[in-house]
Amino acid sequence: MTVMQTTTAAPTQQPDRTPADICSAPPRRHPRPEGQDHYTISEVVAFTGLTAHTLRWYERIGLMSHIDRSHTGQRRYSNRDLDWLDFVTKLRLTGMPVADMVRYAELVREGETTYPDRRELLEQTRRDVVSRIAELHDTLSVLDRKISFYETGGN
Amino acid sequence: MTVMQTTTAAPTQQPDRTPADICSAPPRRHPRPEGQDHYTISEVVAFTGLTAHTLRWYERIGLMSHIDRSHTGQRRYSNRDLDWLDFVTKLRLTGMPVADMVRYAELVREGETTYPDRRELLEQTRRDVVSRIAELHDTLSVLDRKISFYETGGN
DNA sequence: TATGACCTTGGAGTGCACTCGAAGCAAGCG
DNA sequence: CGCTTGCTTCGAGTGCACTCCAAGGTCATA
Repeated sequence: MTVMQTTTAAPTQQPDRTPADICSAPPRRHPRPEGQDHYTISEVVAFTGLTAHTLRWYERIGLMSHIDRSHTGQRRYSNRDLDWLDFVTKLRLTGMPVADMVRYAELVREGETTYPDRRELLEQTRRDVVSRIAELHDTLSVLDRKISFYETGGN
Repeated sequence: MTVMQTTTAAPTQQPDRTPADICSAPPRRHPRPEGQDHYTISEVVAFTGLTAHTLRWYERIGLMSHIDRSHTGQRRYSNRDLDWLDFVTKLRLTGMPVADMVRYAELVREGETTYPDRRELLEQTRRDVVSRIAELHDTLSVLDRKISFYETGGN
């Protein structure tokens, strides 16, 4: 894939505008440093594994806030957008419905006053994940019982 | 190594008619003993939590083999059917597509010669479950990081 | 300047796993 | 006998999360 260079490097990027957007960012190394983070949609496809269709759809439904555009209207994703996508991907792995993720995104956009709501939402999600893990362990033991049956009886 | 029934055994439990149908049955206590296990669909709904529609649909797509009928054509589910539904529910929890479950059901119907295929299918499923659990643990740590951020910064 | 890969949009389509509806038959009860 | 409840069938509808399409504009390289 030809990684297009985004030569439109904004010279004056003010440092760290909204810490509320990505709270407690994970230890991720970004492909490019702040100031040069103007990724095309195909670059983001390469980084995240999501399709371009899905990325545009996320934006349309409000799961991502408005993405910067080049002077010709093409999307230019930032490092923060990448962080957000990482987080969203994690949430998706938990089985959280997209509508709930949108709800969370809205809370983020509303600012710091929604910290308690966000925490509650994440804690509920956490509980769901924990019980999901328990379910899977349970399933695992059923599978193991059957597999050991087939191992001894089936060969 | 056949798994023995664990404790509180039913008084007159028949010695395992068709081992091919439910291999290595889980330690489940049935609502009624063998011989009286002719459950109506609404009873099965109560036991399993599935809807009557779903139960009929399972039968239609081949996820369940033919269910016994009363003289008037109504379904009468057996204890073995209940066991199978339990197992299917477990498989569903793993996220296995229904088509794959149908494939497994077909293998069961084909008899003992498919033991190796069944084992392979279950082992693949097991691998999927294990990696899913790992993913969820990963997600859990991300959630915990964010939650602790909101705990300290958000109140 | 021309090529071809890449980008834009809104809306329509897909696949999965149910979920429901309509029309009709059968059993039990006052 | 009428009523209610529960069962039957097939086929159509739902909700989710994408996924794709058509028509057209943009961009770097030859």
